[in-house]
Amino acid sequence: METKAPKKKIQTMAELAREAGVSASTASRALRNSPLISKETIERVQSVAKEHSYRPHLGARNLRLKKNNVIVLILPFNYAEEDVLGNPYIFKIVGTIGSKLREIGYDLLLSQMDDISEEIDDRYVHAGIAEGAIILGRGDNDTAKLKRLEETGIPFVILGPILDNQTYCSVGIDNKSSGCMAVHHLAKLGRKRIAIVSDNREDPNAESYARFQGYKQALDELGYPFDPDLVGPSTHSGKSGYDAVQHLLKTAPDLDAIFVATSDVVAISVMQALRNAGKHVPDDVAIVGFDNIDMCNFVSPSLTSISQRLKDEVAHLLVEKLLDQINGKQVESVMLNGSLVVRRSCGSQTDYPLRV
Amino acid sequence: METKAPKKKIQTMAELAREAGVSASTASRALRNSPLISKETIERVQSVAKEHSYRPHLGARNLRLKKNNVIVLILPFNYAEEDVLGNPYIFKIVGTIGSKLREIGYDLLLSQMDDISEEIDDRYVHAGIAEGAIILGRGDNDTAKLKRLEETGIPFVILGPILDNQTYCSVGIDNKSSGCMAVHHLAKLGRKRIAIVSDNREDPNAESYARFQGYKQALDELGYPFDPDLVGPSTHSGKSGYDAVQHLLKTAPDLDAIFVATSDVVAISVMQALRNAGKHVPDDVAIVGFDNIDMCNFVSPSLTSISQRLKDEVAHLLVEKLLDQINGKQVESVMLNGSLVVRRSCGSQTDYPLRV
DNA sequence: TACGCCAATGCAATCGATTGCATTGCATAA
DNA sequence: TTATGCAATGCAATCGATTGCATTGGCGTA
Repeated sequence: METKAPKKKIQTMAELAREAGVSASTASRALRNSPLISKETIERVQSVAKEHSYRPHLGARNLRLKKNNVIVLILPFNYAEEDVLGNPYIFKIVGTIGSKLREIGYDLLLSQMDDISEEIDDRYVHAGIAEGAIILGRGDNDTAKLKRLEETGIPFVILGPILDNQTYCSVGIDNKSSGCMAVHHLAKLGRKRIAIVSDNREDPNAESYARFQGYKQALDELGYPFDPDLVGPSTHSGKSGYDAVQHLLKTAPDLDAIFVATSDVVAISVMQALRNAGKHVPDDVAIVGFDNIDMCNFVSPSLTSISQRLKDEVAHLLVEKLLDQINGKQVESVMLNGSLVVRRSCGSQTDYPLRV
Repeated sequence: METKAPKKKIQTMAELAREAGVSASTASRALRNSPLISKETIERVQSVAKEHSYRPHLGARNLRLKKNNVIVLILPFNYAEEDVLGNPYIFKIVGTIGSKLREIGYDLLLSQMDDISEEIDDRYVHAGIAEGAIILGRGDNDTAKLKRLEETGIPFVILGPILDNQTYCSVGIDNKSSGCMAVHHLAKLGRKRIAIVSDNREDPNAESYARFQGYKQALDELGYPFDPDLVGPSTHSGKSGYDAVQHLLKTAPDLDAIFVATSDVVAISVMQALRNAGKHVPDDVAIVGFDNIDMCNFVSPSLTSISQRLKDEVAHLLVEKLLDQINGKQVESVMLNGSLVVRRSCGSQTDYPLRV
């Protein structure tokens, strides 16, 4: 038998110190390889620590160092009710953020909150639980709340577009130009009656608002008239895509393309509704979705979509910007361009290679 | 103007106490409505606290109380590479667990780990960061690791089936009987050549193993012979469903049903592959998936699937069992029955009402 | 008046790791 | 021999909230 069997666990620095015949301060320094401590002592302490599988109590360390290596990730609840958690796009971002944080030694606390509010400060940052927050999404009425959050002075970043007069940091894609791109692509295919499915919020903060503006701008550039009959309302739930199609087929039965600005999940449901109504995709109606989730490759027909390049850039930037703030640096918001991934729902003839 | 504007924030108990003209101990007790403190003092302290928007430093409290109201949720990485995070089933569970925990005042730390190991203890529980762990999934080689984790004595529960000789607590569905149910349903539709798509691991710990056993048992009960040509290999990625169909159409071109035991995501990709191969679902081939994700309603044809009743029962039970352990109670593992949700991929004629 | 009791409050230790400021002891220079 | 320097280590305070045990003062009773 080796000395592999760990003896009874040493729980505290003091116990470790006693076992190694030194004081707690020396033990502490030894574990951290302080140059103040002699080589022999360092080795002895570390080997005793290993032998008894001692691990420091991070709670205590954090208190002393006023540090904690945790960031909190906020999923706004109003958003959640519309099934953020069922939205693979958000989930992927969460996972990627988690990996990035782990690489740099941070942990991730996941919190669903009714509102973006000072609670983030009270409950997490000021409370010494987390050092900053990443907020995934922003609702209609959040401007004032974000203002107050900003006044608390805690580090945070938000996933979303840059708004006018915004003084905090956000990372998002350019929804307007992305919407514009989708419509231009459909027009290039020869489509004349291009509908939009959107949750169509009036709030300029909303992503959907910017995508809708992009839709309008493209129509304008193309010389197409804007027709309210071509607007189908949706929420973020899958079912709402189905309902939007019922609506559109009444108000504009001659439509030949739909830009589903809400999400791919909704777009997939839109395609199903069209099929049930006897419409063929893409021959009768071409479809463009938003988010470019993996599933786009696996539905029939495969779904053309706008990629937010989420895995690498968005998650990476969110983390980077937040950490810069925590370390006292000034940061600027970022707006990324979306990109169009063309698949069968727009008439492309192949499904492979997969485009992810 | 009301006295609404909070004065400069009071950061510590000591400052609060000074401001209210009492000692720190009295202030602490007053905030917690201790019967030791007079009504007047309680009111005064609390109003001063409110006025200066004082919040306790939870890190300090946790250290003192040896408590932290955090549980850590482990996403095994080997699993993650196969895209757990793209799997809506897992994400939903994460969200539901988060909500449950929040209701009872706990926070959720999300951790992706390469391995289930003592690191959970070292880094989280022993370190005073979390009180226990919920582990989402278990791989082939985890038995020994779970044994060691158990020896650390930390509270944990795992999502998965109950294994022979298992001494820790798990919550999962009865994969074997679920697989059995799927096949019996397909047989009842008159299908004779029922294939299975599975990641087909030999490890009895694997969910897929149990589902495969269920498949075999059903064939047995039906008097159908087991035919290796009817087994299509897959991983958890969407693409693998596509590949499995290519394989099956060579080895068993006469198949008339597929039980996609891996997941709905794979099943959706299976359906696309069949369509591309000129096969009609359900007329030529009937399909049953596994997980019953929302998307089942929105693909064409809508997908029959086995529901793990995840939102309410599984997440709820995981949390409950873990908290019981934290509070020193004995707990027993649970095995839930799956249930079949029939949709068009098995010939059902309607998509509505949605079955979620 | 003296004593005891109890409600209300404060003091100081505690949780466990870290660190500024001594202190020790040994070696080298004056 | 005494002074000086420095490497190595220990003491005690600190982070902020909590709590066992003392202390205070006011009231009732003998």
